[in-house]
Amino acid sequence: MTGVTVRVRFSPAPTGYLHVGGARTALFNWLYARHVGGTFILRIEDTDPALSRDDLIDGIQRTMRWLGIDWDEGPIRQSRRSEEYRAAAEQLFRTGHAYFCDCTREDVQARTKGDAGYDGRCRERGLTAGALRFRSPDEGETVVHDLIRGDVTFEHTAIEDFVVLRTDGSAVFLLANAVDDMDMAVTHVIRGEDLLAATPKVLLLRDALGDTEMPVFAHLPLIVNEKRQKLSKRRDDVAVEEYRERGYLPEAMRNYLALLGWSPADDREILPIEDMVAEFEIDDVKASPAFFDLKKLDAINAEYIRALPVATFVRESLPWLETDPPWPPERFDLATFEAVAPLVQERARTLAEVPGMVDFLFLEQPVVDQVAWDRAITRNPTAPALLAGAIASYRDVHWDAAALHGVTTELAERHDLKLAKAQAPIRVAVTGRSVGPPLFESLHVLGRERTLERLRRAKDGLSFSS
RNA sequence: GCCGCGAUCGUCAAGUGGUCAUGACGCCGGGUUCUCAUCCCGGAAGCCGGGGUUCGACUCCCCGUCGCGGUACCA
Repeated sequence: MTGVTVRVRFSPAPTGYLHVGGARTALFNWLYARHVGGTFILRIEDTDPALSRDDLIDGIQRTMRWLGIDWDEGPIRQSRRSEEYRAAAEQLFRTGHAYFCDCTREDVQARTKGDAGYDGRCRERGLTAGALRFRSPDEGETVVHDLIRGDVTFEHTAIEDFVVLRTDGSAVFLLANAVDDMDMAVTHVIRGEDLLAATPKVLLLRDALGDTEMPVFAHLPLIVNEKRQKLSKRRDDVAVEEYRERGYLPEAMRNYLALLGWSPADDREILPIEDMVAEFEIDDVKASPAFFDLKKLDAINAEYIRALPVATFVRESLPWLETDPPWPPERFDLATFEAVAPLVQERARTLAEVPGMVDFLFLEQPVVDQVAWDRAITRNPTAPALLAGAIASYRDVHWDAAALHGVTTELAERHDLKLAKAQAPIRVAVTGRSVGPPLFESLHVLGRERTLERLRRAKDGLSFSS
């Protein structure tokens, strides 16, 4: 840097959740600030009274913290700065850069016949009340210097006389944005590409307000859905909180988000946050939109889960095991879970999948996958013999995984079957499913009595139905 | 409509004026394995189209096409 401290900001509207696109924007601002040793400001754009609520603002902060994104200044609330905006608006009016207008939206639309934009009708009417409009230059152009896209030029003739102060005196986003970035001495504006078209208006406002230190911009590529549209609250899963609830780890979420539009110099994809900070350069960000691929998020999350120390995995899994579990809560036993945790950890893509992998341990009777049951037991001619053999062998075998493995292998050999085939009906009878953690460890943890009981039940059920 | 941005496997990324165009996810096949998962090996799959510039363009320029964003007294 050239001696000037970099100052960036993330300025979400408190809509009640943190949008994944917003989270990515926050992350890139944060990465850039940390990389250059700059300052990261959190600013809440709550000029809409309905959104100016402490709980909504707390929610955003909580989610940012969850992702590990901290800020150096703020949160600064725009709702507390209306005086500053009003002063700026008055200055614009006084210097002839803005004028009052009393046209309704319907008036304007009727006059312009569907063409976008305001026609300047009130420019010279000398009104002293109404909405305040910025007098956009009739000629010339404004160039946005963008670190990701290069210089982007906008002709002033294409910029209408936009409103800066509503009839009720409140500031619109463009004014608040210009004033705040000036007051907070923001040097780099890093935000979504959807705001690129609004940038010349902000620049025009700052210029009219006498600003000579324009920031540099970086308009990040949009994050899109499978139809390549900007992620929207209506049709897409956009709340970061929701991913948290679905069992994604913050580190995995953050890592995946970082990969949307950026990549480190080497071909690593999974990398610690320290390395991201060290390598992140804003002008390395791609300009084209990125699809939010849940499959890839799953893969990254699974990798992060597997990398956890077992104790951490257990601790992180607890909320899913204790809150609204698929078994009677009093039947849950931590020691039992800990015994199979390493086996589950290797198989879970999300923490939300954990309960389903261990439910057979805590349920009176396992949840039965009917398809698996039919295939491995009901329609399996050797199932009765295998179940009977298992019952006989397990009755007095030394109860640990190795011994169970041994006697079951012998059982398979007696039936001239591979162990894989022979264990199928046992697994389904005991766990209800055809897939799951390794069988013999599972039986060991379940215990002899409960194992035998389930095997008998399956065998008896068979004889009744046949 | 107008303004703007974008374009490398299905997806996310890398890439150079001359490369067998790289990695990852996903997919397919194989190996390891008590199922599954992990792990290992292998495979299919791409430079939007047309013009230029050049000895030579995926790469640079222009046009087109397509996609997307914006076009509010929302942010």
